[in-house]
Amino acid sequence: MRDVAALARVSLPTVSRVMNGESTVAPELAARVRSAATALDYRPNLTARNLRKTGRTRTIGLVLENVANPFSSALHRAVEDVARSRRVAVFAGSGDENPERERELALELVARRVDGLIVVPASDDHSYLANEQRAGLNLVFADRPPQLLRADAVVSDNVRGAREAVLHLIAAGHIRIAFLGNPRRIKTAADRFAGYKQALSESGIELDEKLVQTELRGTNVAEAAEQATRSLLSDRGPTALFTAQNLITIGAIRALRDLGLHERIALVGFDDLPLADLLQPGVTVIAQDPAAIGAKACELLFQRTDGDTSPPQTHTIPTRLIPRGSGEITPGEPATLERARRRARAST
Amino acid sequence: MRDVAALARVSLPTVSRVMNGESTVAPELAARVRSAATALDYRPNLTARNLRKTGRTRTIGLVLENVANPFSSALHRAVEDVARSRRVAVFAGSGDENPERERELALELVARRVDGLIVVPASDDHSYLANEQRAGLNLVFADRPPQLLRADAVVSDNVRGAREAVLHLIAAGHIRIAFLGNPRRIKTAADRFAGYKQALSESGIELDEKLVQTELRGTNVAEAAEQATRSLLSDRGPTALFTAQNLITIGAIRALRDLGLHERIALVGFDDLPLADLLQPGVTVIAQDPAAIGAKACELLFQRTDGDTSPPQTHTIPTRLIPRGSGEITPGEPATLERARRRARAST
DNA sequence: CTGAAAGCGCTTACAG
DNA sequence: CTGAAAGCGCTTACAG
Repeated sequence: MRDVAALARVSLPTVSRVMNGESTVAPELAARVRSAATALDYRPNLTARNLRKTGRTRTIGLVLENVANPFSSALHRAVEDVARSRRVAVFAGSGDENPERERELALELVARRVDGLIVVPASDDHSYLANEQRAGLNLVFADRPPQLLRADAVVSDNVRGAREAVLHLIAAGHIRIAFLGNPRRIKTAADRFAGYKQALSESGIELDEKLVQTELRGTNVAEAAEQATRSLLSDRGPTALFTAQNLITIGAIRALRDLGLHERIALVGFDDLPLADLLQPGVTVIAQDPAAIGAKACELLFQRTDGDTSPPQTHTIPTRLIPRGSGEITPGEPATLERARRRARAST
Repeated sequence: MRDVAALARVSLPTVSRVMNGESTVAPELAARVRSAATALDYRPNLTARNLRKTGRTRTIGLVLENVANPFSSALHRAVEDVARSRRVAVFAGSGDENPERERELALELVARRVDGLIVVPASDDHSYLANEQRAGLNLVFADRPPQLLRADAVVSDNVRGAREAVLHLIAAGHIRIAFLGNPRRIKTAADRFAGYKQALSESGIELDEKLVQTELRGTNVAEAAEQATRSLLSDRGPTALFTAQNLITIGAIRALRDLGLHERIALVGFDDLPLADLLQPGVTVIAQDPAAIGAKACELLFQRTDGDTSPPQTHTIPTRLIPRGSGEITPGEPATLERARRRARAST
């Protein structure tokens, strides 16, 4: 910039004004500055600019579960689009469902002075952000609400979505409906289980704890789900499955396939899968709307950076039932089912 | 930081030294600084630090096709992991196969003074980065090589992968093998077509231009591929398809499904698909390794930021054939196929 | 409308 | 080992 000023024979502030498109510069000078900038191939250093200007960096941080997973990346894309419309760049990182890593990532982004932070939480204690929040950090939680901290949040309607899934299975004639989900200490998992219970009780069906598996976790949730599905099918006789998370759905499908039960046992999964419509049968799901969650979260964030100081709010994004075949299977004839189960038992 | 210095009754440089873990500070002073920092809940401003320190920002930029697509996001994740090990943060953005947008994104990241840039190019003219490169910008291209510019690149072995796909189909007995791909002006598309031709000629099969469709493009490539597949099948009688890109593979599968030909017409796709193993038949693919591409690209980038000034190099990452069923279908009995084709023609 | 001076929050020689 | 001074590349009052 100094070189540009020298070449255009003007002062630094004048160059600055031209670069920022301020109209209070004589056209002649502005032209001189512009041609000098072009000649020198000058590009302003946004980093330096932001140091002085309003203290804003025009960057936001995004802590995802994993940039490579479809739900996260759809959310990421929506955030990118909203941010780009404001010329704000986004740092994204993967917390890997690891509370410690979530914390490191979030604090690293804070140290880089992002104007705001969107976090898809892994941890169940966000009080480590209380100081930053007090110091003015704008903070929005997505997919799951914050815990031990008050802040804006955008979440799916987990209870209602799960309820709808189970009611859909009940409407197809199922009574013995298994639940496969993540540990209940995770808020979304707990909500989905609540929806399951609600649908059963509304329909006068008693909850059978033997049909419930809520402790699926670990580095390979899909595999845990596959095992759990095999074991449920071999001795507890559900005619339908409600799988409360996408990797769990995948594990369950694998198990059903291996057992040859995929056209006999009904399945509704929470969260959509890529290519779900091309499987046989197509996988009926309760689709979340990660793009809507991301867009809304980012809009809320910008409202805050724009100065909105109203109390924190939680937005709920509706889910949508997409029937594709697997959820419309009716309870099979007992004889055939019985045969299939014997096979299942043999191969466990 | 000033407050910390005041509270600890030391000078600014001393605080700076402690924050940077320099060992040349008396333990007593260091302790005082640390407790002052804790008391004031001080977090260093990385932005300011980077302005002075070596001119580095400890950030890199990543221009992807679309953060939400599986290939891009797997590559992104690998880059993140390599960058994180160096405490470098990454800005990622989506170029959407749009040359203008690629350019805007890349230049925006340059203005933010990233230490390096990894770009998955959409455009076929990267000369707009020549000035930056001359000014010291570290630049690595991934998935596709740069054009009109010399720089490091990491790409899949497209020719060899395509050749392997087609040889695999030939080995299963196919002679009439259709090619469906993106426009040849895209380097990777051209390479895959070259591999197709090479396999045919090696096997003494003459290229039939009527079986070749290389102009699949637009906002909905999958749909274009679906149409193209229908039309190829209805009147040009291939017994196998080689689909040279993932969305094209998806379109082709949809068409085969609709026509009831999915178990009769063989298919090998370039690039893997999520859940490809759960489809019926499983989809045989030439898998790329986006994680390896991303990791290698990021390592090359850091070699450059570390001062390596050797001539630009191009790294080639091998592909891998994954047989899952669709590519192992042998040419069906003519009679049945003939019937199926009549159906196809009727429904087009 | 334009420029000389001060400052954003740090780090980097340079004395001591 | 520690601190006073200068500076990174900009922007922001403040004069004129």
